Amino acid sequence: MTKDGISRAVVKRLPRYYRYLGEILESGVERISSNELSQKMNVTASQIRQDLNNFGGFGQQGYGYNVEHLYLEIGKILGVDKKHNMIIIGSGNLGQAIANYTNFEKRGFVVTGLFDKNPDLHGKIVRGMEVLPMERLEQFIVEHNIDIAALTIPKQEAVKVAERLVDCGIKAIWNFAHTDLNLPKEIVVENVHLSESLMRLSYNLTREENQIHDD
Amino acid sequence: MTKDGISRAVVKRLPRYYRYLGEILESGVERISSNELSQKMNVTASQIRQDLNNFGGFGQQGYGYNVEHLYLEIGKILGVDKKHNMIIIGSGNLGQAIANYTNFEKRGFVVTGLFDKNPDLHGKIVRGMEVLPMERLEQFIVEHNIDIAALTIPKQEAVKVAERLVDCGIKAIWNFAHTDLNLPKEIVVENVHLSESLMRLSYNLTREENQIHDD
DNA sequence: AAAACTTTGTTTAATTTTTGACAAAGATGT
DNA sequence: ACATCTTTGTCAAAAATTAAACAAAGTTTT
Repeated sequence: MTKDGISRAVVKRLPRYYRYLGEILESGVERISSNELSQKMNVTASQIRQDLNNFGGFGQQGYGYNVEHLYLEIGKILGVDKKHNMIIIGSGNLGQAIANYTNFEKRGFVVTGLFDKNPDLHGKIVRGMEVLPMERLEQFIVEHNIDIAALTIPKQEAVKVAERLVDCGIKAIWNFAHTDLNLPKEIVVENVHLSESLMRLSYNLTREENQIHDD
Repeated sequence: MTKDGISRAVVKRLPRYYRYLGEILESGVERISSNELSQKMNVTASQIRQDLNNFGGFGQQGYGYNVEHLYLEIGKILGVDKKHNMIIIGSGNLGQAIANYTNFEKRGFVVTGLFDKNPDLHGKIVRGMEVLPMERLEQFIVEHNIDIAALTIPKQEAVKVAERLVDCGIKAIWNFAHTDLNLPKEIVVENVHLSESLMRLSYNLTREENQIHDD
């Protein structure tokens, strides 16, 4: 359960609904039933209806869901209708990849600053922004009203930097470091542990390789 | 359930056990009880014992688990004791970030080739490897015995490239494109959907912002 | 305007996952 | 060597998640 009483499993699925609805909307489809959507998405229609009903009745009997309306509503639920300022700490390849990914900005995530501890990178321009030294961190966060920090630095540094971030009032951390951050519970932490993802792939690959296919 | 009868929830947790055990091993600790580990990892001891027992009894009553032994065993289960050749398709910042991440190699994932459709990148050296044109893809996979392809390209291209990969016998795809790949079920697909991750962060941030804290 | 059809929202049932409990096994201390 | 303590592996209970079923509401067709 999240703190608002919605199960984590549901929240995990919401962005995927949003993605599919966005594509369906773009393709010009006006309405869709839970059954049609379920076939496209490879989930049960029951699950879709139940997931959506956690947030209100967006559909209509005999009609289904209006694609645009549902898309916008899920957007509101996800909070992508509001603007959030984000900084990136660690301006290596991964940090730059995130900075350059324009789609995030469409969803209201505006990369406002880039930081790195390596002096060689200071002053380098990435997507029109200068990479700043770590000393400027605290001031920048306060002055530019930063909500989110993406941490694309090694784990040892990530733990220390996270504490600095919390101290100057960051609200959320998007953590790419290969470690867990133990922070006060009011800080939102979303982890992207690439090495764990790759190991899950490896697990499935290993099972696949050792298996006698009966299909 | 995965196809070997182990629940997905368990498989999802295994890499995290592996990470903690690796750190504990490095710190010089020889043995650990499920209870100690549960406190470090913030999970229940019961869950740890039950998860591990899916794969065999690695512990001993009254003693606990030998850290090194358990670490190695989980490594075997995850398949990180074997070598897998990997290529990266899409040599932008994200692709280069993955290519440069040396820790993957420690786990047996060897980046063997880099590809990009952009001619400006061809011949560029990334971690000692030349970025190759997409025309060389099929031949390279066969000649270098490639198991895994990381797809760090836009979604439209990812769908097409994935089909080419399947046709020349790739076993697993690490998919960073913001789309689902519908491939034969014997192909292992592990998705890293960064935009979905960011939206989950946004969801929690939005809830946090609107909440009256009672703590 | 009525009949037939569609589809939601919701309830109930089934399944899966997680937690708690404890006997059996072995370690530790005297 | 014996008693006590620790801790696993496993079984049973509780909780959470998913799927199925269906009445009610609304749409479409005739």
